Amino acid sequence: MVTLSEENYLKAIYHLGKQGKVAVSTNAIAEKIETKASSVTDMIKKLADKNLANYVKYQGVSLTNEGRLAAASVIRKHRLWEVFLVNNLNFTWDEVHEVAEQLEHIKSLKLVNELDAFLEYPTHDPHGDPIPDKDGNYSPIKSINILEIEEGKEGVLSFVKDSSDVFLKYLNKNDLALGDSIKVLDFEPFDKSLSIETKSRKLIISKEVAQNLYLSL
Amino acid sequence: MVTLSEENYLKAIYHLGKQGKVAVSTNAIAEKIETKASSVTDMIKKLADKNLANYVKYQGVSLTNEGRLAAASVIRKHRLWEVFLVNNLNFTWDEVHEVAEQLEHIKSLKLVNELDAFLEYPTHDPHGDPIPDKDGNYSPIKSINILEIEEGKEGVLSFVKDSSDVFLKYLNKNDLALGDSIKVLDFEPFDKSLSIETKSRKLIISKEVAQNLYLSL
DNA sequence: AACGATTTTTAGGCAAGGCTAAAAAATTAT
DNA sequence: ATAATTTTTTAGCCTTGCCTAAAAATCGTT
Repeated sequence: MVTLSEENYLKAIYHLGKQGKVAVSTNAIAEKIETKASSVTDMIKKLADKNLANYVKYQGVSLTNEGRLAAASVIRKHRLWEVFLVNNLNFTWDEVHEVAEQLEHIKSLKLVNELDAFLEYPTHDPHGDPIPDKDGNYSPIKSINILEIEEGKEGVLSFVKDSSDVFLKYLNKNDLALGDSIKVLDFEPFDKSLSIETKSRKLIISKEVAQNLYLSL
Repeated sequence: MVTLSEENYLKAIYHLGKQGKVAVSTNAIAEKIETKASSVTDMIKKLADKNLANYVKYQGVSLTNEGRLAAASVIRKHRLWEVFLVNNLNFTWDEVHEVAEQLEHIKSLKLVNELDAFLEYPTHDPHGDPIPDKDGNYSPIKSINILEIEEGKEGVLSFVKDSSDVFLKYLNKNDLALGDSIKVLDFEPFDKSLSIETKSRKLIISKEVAQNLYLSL
């Protein structure tokens, strides 16, 4: 049995270390989970004992295949629930995270599979993040950062890198949502800002914003 | 903050003691929760400290208004999720319990309210149990036991008292479901068995079964 | 009313998951 | 190459929720 707490650590290692393939430091995990380094060391040992993680003292942790699969399963659930909350329960994409953090730990294979079917097998969550399949695989996003797109070209907003509250609120305020068509008008080299056109209006976005927007062409 | 474990105790006290109004014994709770009496004593004290329960040593526990509301909220969530699982995710009514036991602890007011709306404000769960509203109130079931119904009369199966696995399986096997119309044909005083007619066939049910079937007229 | 049986509480312990403070290892700077 | 700094681990302690065993209270019977 993988406990709730263990699942959270697996998720953190998965996210920090390229799906857990690259070793991540104790401190990095502590910061992500908002706990102390000593607690992380404790838990890492337990995960290693359970064959979910590879751990060598002072050299960081990565995930075993078993651990990676367990992490992917939690992430799969998280993202499926996010889709449900946004599509069916009128949540906005900046409201879903906290609730999905709870729902992702519900244990029932039938529940996940039926939810997946009910939602018609979505491939991405409301933030544009891909949803792993039952085996932990997913088609990587083929979207590219808006700063790398030629002036005059158009694409569909399909992923936002930063999914913090402030950023999502910024997007809402400027009427930008996943799935929207965006045309790149003009790049300003001085401050690296970008002038773009959405279906509703023209807009200038800063470098900071642009770095977080990914379009698929 | 009410913990998961505390919520389970509140639920047990609520169910055992007429919505927690009547004091229930330590042993009764222990049996219901499948734990030891000493653990129950410990937890009861915590609930009393938090003003969720009224507790006098050696004299059992009842719920305060606050405790009763907290319990009703958990039960509300449990039953709403059961409706969702059966109506939207193809669960049968004997499969829902275990998953609903987990889902009932998810904390989010918006989630419950939106789920309620999504399900179109159901008043009863798939077993026929009533769903408390936000204030913990619900219209009591006005259904009566099938043994108290006159021969020749007809009613709709609206509640089953026993919701154990074996009993629900029995009902499935005999093609009996909530909402089905049932006509009482003949009462046999010798063994208190009852002959009934459903839309699909005639059937003889034992006293044990009859005691668990409630119809609304 | 008092004895025995049952129920409930107390006392002391254990595992999980956290914390602080101190020790040890690794890294960076001089 | 060694000193200073940072990172990681260890050691010891805390809380929650559970357990067993023993003590205390209550109940049922005669």
